[in-house]
Amino acid sequence: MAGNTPDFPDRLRAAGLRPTRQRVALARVLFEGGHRHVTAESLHAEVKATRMPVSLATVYNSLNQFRDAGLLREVVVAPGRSYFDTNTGHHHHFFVENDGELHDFPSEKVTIAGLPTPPKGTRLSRVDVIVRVRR
Amino acid sequence: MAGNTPDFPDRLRAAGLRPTRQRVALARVLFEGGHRHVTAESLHAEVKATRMPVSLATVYNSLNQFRDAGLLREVVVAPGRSYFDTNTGHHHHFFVENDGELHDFPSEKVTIAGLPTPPKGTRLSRVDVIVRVRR
DNA sequence: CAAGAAGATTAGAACTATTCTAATCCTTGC
DNA sequence: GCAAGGATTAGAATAGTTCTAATCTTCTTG
Repeated sequence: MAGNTPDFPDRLRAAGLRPTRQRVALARVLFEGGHRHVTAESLHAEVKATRMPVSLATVYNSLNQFRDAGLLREVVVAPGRSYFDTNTGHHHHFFVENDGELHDFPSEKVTIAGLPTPPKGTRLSRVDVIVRVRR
Repeated sequence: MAGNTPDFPDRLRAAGLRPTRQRVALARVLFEGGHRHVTAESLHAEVKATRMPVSLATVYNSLNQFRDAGLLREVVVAPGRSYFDTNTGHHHHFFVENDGELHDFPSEKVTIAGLPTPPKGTRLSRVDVIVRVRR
């Protein structure tokens, strides 16, 4: 975390995205601390708090672009509730149904055996495991 | 499947729901064949084709009530894409990302080991496994 | 470093999925 | 058969997300 100076413009360029003011500001909020789960609304509020003008449409555009570029992973937990996760490595999620909280847990110790092979003509894209809990 | 005559009014009563015309018609479409995956829209279209007048609002209400009563299970695969599954037993899903198709697969052979214990103050509700594939 | 082209951003409209509202209707218990 | 309360309805309302067309930035080239 310390040790690699994160040059956000360069990271965006490396992902094939122009480092515009808005995208750099969004990347800073998303990636400069530890891993995070955000929604479009929550990220919009955070970035606006840094006094960088950004529209909600741009937040949606950027989140989709970041996801397509592999910088983020999208997690859908409930109808109309989509989170973007800065942790793109292998891991799974706890979802607390009452309050909508999402937590990572590492996949290291988790093993899934006996999954069937994908239907003919398809290739595996990802396996999502969501452990739903209730208070 | 054959062998138990499905008395839909009784099944609804057993679930704590009044057997109204609409709910009986919906239950018939949902439960009289094999297991199914429906959306509110697709179910609405199907039931209207049986010449029973039903509003979309009632389809949503009924799906939510059936789910709350344990007659259906809801599977959220993508933002704004929610399926209701008549198979409420233990099983997992294939989701074909290109065309939005959802398929069951039995959980018998699938074993998941090493899941962490739920956070303090929560109890396990369910574990969802979605295998995402692409054409 | 100026200029033009390509791409990005914006406000607001539009869209999709779902829920709400208030009036009417149906099912149930007596 | 008749109230009484639950269910249904059309349509309005809401939430989340995408689209549109005009404006503004960034990048490339000279």
